[in-house]
Amino acid sequence: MLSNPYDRNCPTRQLLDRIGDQWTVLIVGALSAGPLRFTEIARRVDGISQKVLTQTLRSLVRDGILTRTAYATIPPKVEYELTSLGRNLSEPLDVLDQWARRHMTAVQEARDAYDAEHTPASA
Amino acid sequence: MLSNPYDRNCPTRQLLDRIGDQWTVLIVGALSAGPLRFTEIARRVDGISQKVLTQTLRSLVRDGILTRTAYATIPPKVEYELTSLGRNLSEPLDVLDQWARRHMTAVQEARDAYDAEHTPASA
DNA sequence: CGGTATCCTGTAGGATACTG
DNA sequence: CAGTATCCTACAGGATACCG
Repeated sequence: MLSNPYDRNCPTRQLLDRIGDQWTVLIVGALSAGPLRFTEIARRVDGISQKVLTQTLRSLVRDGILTRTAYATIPPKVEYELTSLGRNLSEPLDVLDQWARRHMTAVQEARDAYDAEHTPASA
Repeated sequence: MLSNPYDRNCPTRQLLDRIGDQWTVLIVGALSAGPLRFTEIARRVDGISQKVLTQTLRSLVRDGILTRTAYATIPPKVEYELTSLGRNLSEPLDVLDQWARRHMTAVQEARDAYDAEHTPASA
């Protein structure tokens, strides 16, 4: 049972607010192998728009999940790297991953069964 | 490191799609103590609208996370209860909860520091 | 009681163009 | 390269009213 989930300030709710959006998980995953430049991340997290990547990175930096290092070269170079906080975030993410791999097929089957049941037996 | 997070069908992404929305976690949390009726859930998960509660409950039933049992009495009575799948979902949720309790203050501090740093030293 | 149906709004986020 | 600025749209989700 979760602590006090009906409290808006419940840490778990805050955490879910943070990682609930897909991009965060993907970015943290991408950086788990080591620091990357902006464009590198964009390439790996396929489908993300530049705007959203920028926003998400900034907010992750703000939250102390990763650091941003800009090199005053030409052309510019900016590297993003997980902090220790960000690195140990992969722990709960792994647990999630394991649960998902173990049970998501069951969820999928439940969906299929439900949909079959609730589809008006076409024709 | 997560399995293949850039795949839309990656089970972890699907799971996060599912639990990423706050309400799901709150509802599962509310039901973890035992079955509840619609109105009971609405009362406990404060702030949720009837529409969204209905939608979320239906989709949780579809996913095999919980069951819906309607009693043909007057007035009607409908009970929602976690399935075994739904019950063991609380495992990863607990891990999330623990991470959050351990580290969310660090996140908060990082935010405060960032905001102080990036606030244009008013006045 | 436990919904459904309808309307309405805010906003997340994509596409595009421009810049230090 | 690594952004910012602007415009635009789809849709999540609230409020309200009604129904079996």
